[in-house]
Amino acid sequence: MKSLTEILANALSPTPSKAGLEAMSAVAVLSDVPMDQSLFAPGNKCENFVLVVEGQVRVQLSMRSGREMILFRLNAGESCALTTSCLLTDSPYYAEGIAETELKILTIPAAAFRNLLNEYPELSVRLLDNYARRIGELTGVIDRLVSRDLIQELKRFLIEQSDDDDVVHLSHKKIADELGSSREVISRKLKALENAGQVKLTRGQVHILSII
Amino acid sequence: MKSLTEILANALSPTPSKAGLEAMSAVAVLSDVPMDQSLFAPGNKCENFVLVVEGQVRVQLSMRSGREMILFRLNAGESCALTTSCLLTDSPYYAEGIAETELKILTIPAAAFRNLLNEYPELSVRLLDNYARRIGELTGVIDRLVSRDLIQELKRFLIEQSDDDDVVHLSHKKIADELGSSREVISRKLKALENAGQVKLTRGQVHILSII
DNA sequence: CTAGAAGTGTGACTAAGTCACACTTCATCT
DNA sequence: AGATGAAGTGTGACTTAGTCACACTTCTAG
Repeated sequence: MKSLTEILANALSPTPSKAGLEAMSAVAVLSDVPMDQSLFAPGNKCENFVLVVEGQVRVQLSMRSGREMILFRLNAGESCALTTSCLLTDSPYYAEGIAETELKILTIPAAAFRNLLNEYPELSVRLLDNYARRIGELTGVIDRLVSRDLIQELKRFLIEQSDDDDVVHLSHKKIADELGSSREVISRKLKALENAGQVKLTRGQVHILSII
Repeated sequence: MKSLTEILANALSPTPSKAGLEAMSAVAVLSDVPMDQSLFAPGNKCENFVLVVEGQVRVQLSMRSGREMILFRLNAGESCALTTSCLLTDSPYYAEGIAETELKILTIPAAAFRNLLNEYPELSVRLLDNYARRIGELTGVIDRLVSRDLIQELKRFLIEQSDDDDVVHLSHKKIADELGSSREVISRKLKALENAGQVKLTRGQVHILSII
């Protein structure tokens, strides 16, 4: 089992100073999160800085209609830009974070985190890099939303998600969520593709037949 | 006329170290930009870090259809999160930045900026804070796009933009751009509001009559 | 082997965006 | 004053996406 400091050094490379690392690990807590658990939900106050050590987190906006818009995913070594954003601006979460796998996460209480940033500003360089990426992803989401060509997005998504046998193992609802659309719409588009002979549909699967 | 160092100290407060400030102003260039000029456009490589010293910048996504989606605005003392994002991830711009007023901006060449961040990590704390805000704004844009109730947004926008005489001095096209919609749609919504006796339309103006 | 859950199909409707084109108002130049 | 071009506005016809309601099918656990 690695020490906290080692885990941090690994996650935060290119590395901050030794002093910074140690100060950080002094206040950090490592914990396990079961799959499907919600890490934060809209309206919650942000109490902790969160760093994903192992596993994957899905960050999404949820509408009353049950529709969801996936903003981005966090992988090992990444911290949640939304969390940091909420922490720094002291505003509540407006999105939801869900464990897509079992997780190991590292948390640092909000106040301690703010102190850390002040005392060891080098820590923020790494966060900045992370932010830069998220901003790119978010504008990508906006771009796709504004000039929406759902059928093209769907095709691309199917190809990208298909396994070696050209099968996508996702329900229509799951696909709709990934694309920020609704189940019925996706069902219809898929049906149209099937009628055009481009896919074959079975429960929970989309089999890609032709190049699409 | 203030010195570069003073301008920077002001824009970046809570302040970085003196050494950091001086290193920064050593490579920074102050310049004027006329109104309506484009600061950066989609596809451009990001050559400079940009800080707005005076004036306002509109950052937007532009579609082929002529429709535009305003992402956020930069005011004095703010740096462009997109710029920093592009700088740090070394990717081209995907949005456009336009001077809404005459500007004074401060630019730092990309390479110099990267060095600065490494040598004076405290500089990044301030950027981080800025990022935090943008991320919030961007998710707000996404939220509005996904669960769109244009008529409500329009009403809110009109009220917010109206002057002391309850008049909004914007063309339908401008309003559409602000709301990320299209001119025809806004024209129709406004017409409907006029028919309902809630506004009075004249060329380039919307006069708000009732509470809406 | 059966009840409930999860997944799918479909019609009818609404909201928003697009395309095409006509008309109006305004500024300005001679 | 009249001409002209640009900016602003109105509107019909159409397409796409999302919503609502409800029926039907397949799976799974007890």
